[in-house]
Amino acid sequence: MSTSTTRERMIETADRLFRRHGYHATSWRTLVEESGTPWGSIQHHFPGGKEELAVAAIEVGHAQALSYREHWFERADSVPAGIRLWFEKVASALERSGWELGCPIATVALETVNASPALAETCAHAFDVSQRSLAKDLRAAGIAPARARELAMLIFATFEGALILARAARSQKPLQLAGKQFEALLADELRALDR
Amino acid sequence: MSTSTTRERMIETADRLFRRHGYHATSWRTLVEESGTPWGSIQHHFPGGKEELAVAAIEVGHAQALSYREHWFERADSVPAGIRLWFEKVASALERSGWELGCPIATVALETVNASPALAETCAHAFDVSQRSLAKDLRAAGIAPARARELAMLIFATFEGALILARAARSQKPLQLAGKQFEALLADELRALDR
Amino acid sequence: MSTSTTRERMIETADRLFRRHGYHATSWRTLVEESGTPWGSIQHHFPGGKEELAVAAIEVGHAQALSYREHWFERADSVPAGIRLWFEKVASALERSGWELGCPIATVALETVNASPALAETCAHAFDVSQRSLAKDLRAAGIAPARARELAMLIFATFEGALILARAARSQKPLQLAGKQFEALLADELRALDR
Amino acid sequence: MSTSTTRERMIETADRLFRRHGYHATSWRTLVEESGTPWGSIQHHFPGGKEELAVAAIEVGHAQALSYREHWFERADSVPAGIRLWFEKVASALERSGWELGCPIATVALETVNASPALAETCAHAFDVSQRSLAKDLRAAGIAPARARELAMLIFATFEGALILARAARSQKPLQLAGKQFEALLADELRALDR
DNA sequence: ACATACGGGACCTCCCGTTGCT
DNA sequence: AGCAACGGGAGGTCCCGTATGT
Repeated sequence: MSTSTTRERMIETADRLFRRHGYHATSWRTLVEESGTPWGSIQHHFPGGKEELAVAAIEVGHAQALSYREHWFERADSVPAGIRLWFEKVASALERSGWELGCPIATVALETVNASPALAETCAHAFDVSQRSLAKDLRAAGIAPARARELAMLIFATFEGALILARAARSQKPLQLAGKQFEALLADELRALDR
Repeated sequence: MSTSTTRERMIETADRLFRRHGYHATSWRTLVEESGTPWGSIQHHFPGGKEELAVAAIEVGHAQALSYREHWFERADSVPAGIRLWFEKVASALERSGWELGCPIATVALETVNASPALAETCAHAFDVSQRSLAKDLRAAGIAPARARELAMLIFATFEGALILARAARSQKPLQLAGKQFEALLADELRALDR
Repeated sequence: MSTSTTRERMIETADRLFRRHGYHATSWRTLVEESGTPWGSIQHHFPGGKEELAVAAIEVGHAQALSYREHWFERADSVPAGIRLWFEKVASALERSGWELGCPIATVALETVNASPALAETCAHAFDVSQRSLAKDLRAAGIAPARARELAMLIFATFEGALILARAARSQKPLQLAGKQFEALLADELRALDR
Repeated sequence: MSTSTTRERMIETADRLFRRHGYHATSWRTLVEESGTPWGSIQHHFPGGKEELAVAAIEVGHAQALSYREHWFERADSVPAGIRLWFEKVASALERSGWELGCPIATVALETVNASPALAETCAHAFDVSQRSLAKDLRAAGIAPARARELAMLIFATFEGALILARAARSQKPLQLAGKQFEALLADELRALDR
């Protein structure tokens, strides 16, 4: 148990640090200091080095982000309302974190896409799973499969971009605005289907 | 002239390297090797260090990206068509660069937003200027000012997000799809205005 | 043992180099080359950087200098003779070292007293301990405590100054002369006490 | 005129910076910033580089220190009183400078005696001139020439050492004490001559 | 007499990965 | 599982001297 706790604490801390400062600005030294885990466990748990840590951190962070979205979708009356709720909750959580905890994937993806095939693949897969998951919920609301995948990609892209703009501007507005726009757009599409 | 060339070559090379590998993975060593500029000129042209270089690189890269968009808008028959053309040209240029030359701002912004106030401010300003420029073109097409600013933010956010997804997936699709969607959405809005 | 040897070798070499060239002219590069210790151990043994190394080097060098003086005091027939013997042995050792190995404290003290509080404090403490130690021996010879502290300060100051003059002039004379003068002065004071 | 002013300002600033931080910690950059002199004049006035600047700075600083001592000797009723006045004035001036402006020679001498023959020679000469000047005043008070040279060396050595201890301890005491001791010692010698 | 730029090298710090020893 | 130490290399910064134009 104590071994898995060390590993988990390392991964969770890594996820947080990667979101805040990115991959290259996060050193093992910072990680062990922040997490309070022992130096000696690094190689034991991550023989593949920092790259292996990042792969694990992205998978964990991605899984959390995914269930975070599903959580708010479940609490909304409809899928359009779920979209807006999701964007708004992310916006307020971002501000609460001091505009520090952005997407667990995007920063690392941009930093390593041309340098680490393993990380690039992990990020690409995480992005894909996110879109598939969103598409599934859209289909459940009645959107045709092909259209659902398109919309999922569009919404997810906007989500990522709005997250960047929000952090840069230190403002919830990009995320809030995007949430509202897609709520409206989706409601329109669903109304058109009903007729 | 040769004096200004050194500084300019450093900035242009920095812009390229920052897009490819980000801020922290770009070293002065790499920069002087790639640009063929002398080590000794670093402190002379950028006494503020790497941070000052990055500020300059982002401003230059941003200006280029901005005029790039305007270039394709001018060559399109309408603003909706301009949006699509812009997204498509960026998509094909991205693939041509081996999926390496992404946004000149986004990567550095994500890496430094919580570490360098100067860079964060530079990125925030660049994002803001980009949106204002886009909003201006939307207003020229007949969109109401307030709505133009909303749309500009939405489109620009989607642009940034689609750029990330495209690089991660090594696919033009996110950008192409976003271009088409916003072309349609904008055409709809303009049609509604005519009535 | 081999672990402690690396640290110790670094400190001893640093002491030697600081005496010879001072703090700022002694680089880590020179130190690892001279001591044959690994680069990588620098941060491990001295996470506080060069400043921490210097603190350790001064403490070690100071302790050696202190026991060196006590050594010659023990071998002399009287405290006045001890003073002279000490000054003379230091003078000849200095010449033997090619006028290179001066005081382990003075040079670093002068270089860093206005820049590094930690080093300044270390040097001040070392000077103070030296004077207390000398005062103790003077009291043991019969000098009154208050006078012993005065004389210790005076003798130690002259010792430091003579060391500088000796190195600058490449001559033992300042140290030899000072030794003789204080032998006489001290003998006079002790004679006065006997009456 | 303006050319000689630039040179002089550089030398005076260098003297101050060398006293404060030593030779190696004083860079050209710091010097031009502190002195407000033009970068371009460096090579014109000091083609021999930093070493030439230091030689000039030591000569100037030394000359000032020498006339400073003579100044206070002239204002004292006797040579013994002059000694004490000199030490006391130096002590108070040192404290007033924030314990920063020590001897214009000692720090540079210790740093460069084994590295720069030109500077070592300059320092040695300055020390020698100081002692000769002091010896001359002692002879004028009636001390025999040979004894005057001995005393001058002793007093000057103590002066230098006390200056170091005073800066390290941030206390006027070492200088004040040394002044009083030599006042008494000298008065004794002069009394013995009268008999 | 001064300014701007070049030019290479060295500075200290810190990094990440590995190796034996508990 | 964990620890202390090794090991080399690269990080960004800054230095000093020189060269070319005013």
